[in-house]
Amino acid sequence: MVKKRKPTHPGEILDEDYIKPLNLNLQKLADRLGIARNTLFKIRTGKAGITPAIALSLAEAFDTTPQLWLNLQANYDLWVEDQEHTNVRPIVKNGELLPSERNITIAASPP
Amino acid sequence: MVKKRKPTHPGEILDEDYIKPLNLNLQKLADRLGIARNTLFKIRTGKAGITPAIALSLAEAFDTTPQLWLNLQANYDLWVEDQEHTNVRPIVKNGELLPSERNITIAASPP
DNA sequence: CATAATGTAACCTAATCGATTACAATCAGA
DNA sequence: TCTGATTGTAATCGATTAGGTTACATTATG
Repeated sequence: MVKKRKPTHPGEILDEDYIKPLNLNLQKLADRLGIARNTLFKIRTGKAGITPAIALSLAEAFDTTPQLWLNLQANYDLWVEDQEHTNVRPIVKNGELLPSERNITIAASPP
Repeated sequence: MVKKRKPTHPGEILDEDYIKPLNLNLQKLADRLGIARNTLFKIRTGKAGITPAIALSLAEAFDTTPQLWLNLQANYDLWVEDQEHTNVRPIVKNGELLPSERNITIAASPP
């Protein structure tokens, strides 16, 4: 499991921490970023994700790193995906090929 | 600018640090992850990205965090995107609304 | 009220993920 | 060496999504 609690999606953070405190609105921010305000609307409501291009723009506008936005998005996506993820048998543990997996590849040892 | 040098894409790291050292191949790994080997091929050659779903699977298989893979992907995507990114005028600097942006929103001050 | 500004939804196109299928190159065993 | 299987690579397809445009609803402002 990646995280217990559902992370707030980046759009909510964009709204709470930037748009609202700075008295911006979708129109103003969209104009500044050079995108459609509808795109921001979808991001704010979690109906769309933050792409690398938009992360770069947000970072410049708000003096943050683009990684901030992409990490928020990644954590959110991971949580969502994890909800419906079926587990995979490990191949490596502690940097070592698991004993149970040695038969995946064979370097035949002399008798 | 995000990074000077072009980051190696995650597929190369997957190949160099995991597939090769462990004597795996696309078929074996694909079977284990439950995806098509062609999907891994595209990842390895940088023709496709690592999605959250695949990051989760890789993490379980290789005893890493999914963030490792998503971060590699994000940094790579950011670099690519940054190459053709047109800058955006900042709104905030050091947590403060820039003076030049005060006219974005007005709370008229009494005379 | 009336008009503009803002938020929200519907719809469209381009791009992409992942699968399937097909083909090329390489390997193992008879 | 030949033959069949395994592996790597490419082409194509359906489904999904980003982001735009347009249209509609709602709120603000005169």
